[in-house]
Amino acid sequence: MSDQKVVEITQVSQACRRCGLYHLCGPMGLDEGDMAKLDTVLKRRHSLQKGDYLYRLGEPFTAIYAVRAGSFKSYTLLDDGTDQITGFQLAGDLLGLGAISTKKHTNAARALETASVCEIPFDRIESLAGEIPGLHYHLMSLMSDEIQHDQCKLVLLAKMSAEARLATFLLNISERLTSRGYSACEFNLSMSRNDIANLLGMAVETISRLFSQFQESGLLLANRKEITLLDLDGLRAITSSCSVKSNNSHVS
Amino acid sequence: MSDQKVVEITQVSQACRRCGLYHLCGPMGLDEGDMAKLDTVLKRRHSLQKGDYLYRLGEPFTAIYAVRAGSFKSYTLLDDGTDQITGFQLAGDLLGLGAISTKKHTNAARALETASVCEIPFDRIESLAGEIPGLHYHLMSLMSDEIQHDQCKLVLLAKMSAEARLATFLLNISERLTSRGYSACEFNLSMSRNDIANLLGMAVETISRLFSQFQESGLLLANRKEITLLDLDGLRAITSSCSVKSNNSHVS
DNA sequence: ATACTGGCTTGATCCAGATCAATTCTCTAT
DNA sequence: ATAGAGAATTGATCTGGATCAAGCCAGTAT
Repeated sequence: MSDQKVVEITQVSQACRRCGLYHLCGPMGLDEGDMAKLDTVLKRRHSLQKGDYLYRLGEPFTAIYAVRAGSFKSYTLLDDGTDQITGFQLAGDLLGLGAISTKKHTNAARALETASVCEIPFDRIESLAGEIPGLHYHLMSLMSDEIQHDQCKLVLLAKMSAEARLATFLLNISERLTSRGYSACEFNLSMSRNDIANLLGMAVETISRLFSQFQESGLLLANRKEITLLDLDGLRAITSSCSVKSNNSHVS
Repeated sequence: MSDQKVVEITQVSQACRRCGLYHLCGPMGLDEGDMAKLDTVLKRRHSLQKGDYLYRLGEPFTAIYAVRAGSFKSYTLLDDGTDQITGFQLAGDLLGLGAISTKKHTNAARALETASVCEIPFDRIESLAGEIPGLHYHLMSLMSDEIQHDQCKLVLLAKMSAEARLATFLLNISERLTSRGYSACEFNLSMSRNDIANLLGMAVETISRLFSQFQESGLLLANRKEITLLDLDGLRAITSSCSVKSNNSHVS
């Protein structure tokens, strides 16, 4: 076995650790052989540029995707012709889980910056599951997570003030980046203020005013897309007036 | 085979048709043998009185439930001590899907009236799935539906006016009752105005005013909990100014 | 350099719906 | 029957955040 080979394995392992499908092959019971099997159905990584569609509204559902790098927005089209953003997906998040039953995508997913995804063809999951026990269970766990996250978003929209919504959103981005090994306090918001406003159910102007207000209060620095969170506890105080007991994660 | 036996089978079939787990055993590939197998893991129907908990926040997750009769509300507790209702479950709906990954219930479910459920112990699903191909797929479909429904609720809360929210809510209840063979236009709202307001993210007073307003416009009759929808198209017109293209179902 | 374009910020005004307050209706318990 | 408690309705007022409007900034094309 050459040194080169060893380096490759390490690299794969690193990449996998930040992958949303890692939970399928990593911590729970999958050995190297299983990972090799999984690798046979994972299509080659798929790269996208800013603005590219991963899938469009109404397209047939064929696969689920895990974001390896970059970020996405998913959104549906409303009767009045406007969009409604249903979530942002960062490295490690999954896309497409809502389309399993309808077999058609009920929303669109679009890259917010240069991005790459792993694609796992859904029709091969059944055969693969025969070989990898627990695969189905992991998939259901991931879907269960998605259900919970959506319910956090419901609380956010139903109960929280504009201030609390934005603070929650920023803390959530921070947490998700942290759990993937990125910096908790300095990051780039790949989405526009417009997109944030849309997700949080408010007007762009309000988002803009809140960023200014948070900056004046010394909670953060916002230079265009570059955000530096200065006072995590201060932000938490704003959200905690009205957040979910215990689990207030994943609202974006 | 006695007449009595025939009647029993017919009754079971009728009951199953309105059951949320029917989709697991009915239309897609399950024959009588499979149904018998499924029956062995379905615990005896569980009956509840108004106000009884099906499960509480934080309890260990052991099973998913299908509502056979009656209705439930599920809700989480917020930091400030108030509840946030995340949904109402009518006959045929499933409960508990959001707790698979955490293994603890992240919300509570409580009967709104006398109700009964089927309980399917989750730890037996794996073994059962070995015998019934497609069971996993059906479960994932049901979870996928749940994800979609939650996203409809997001749109409702993020984009729609108070008027449109209530109209959407009422039409949704109506549709769900219709699909289970109940009347589309006359029904009993088992939940209080307070609960409706909570789900829709608004104040009780607003709900009350809207019921009065809808009644004056001839859209419906509201006598306490008894609701008669008089003008479905009129209600649709109110929602359609701002609803999801195509699929505007399940917002409660 | 200059102009253009789209995203962002800031100010001024307005309104849908929250909040506060008082009354009425229903149901339950005595 | 009567009292008491919670749910629902209705009215009066207030306000958070939307909307309208105008300027600003950064990146791209000419």
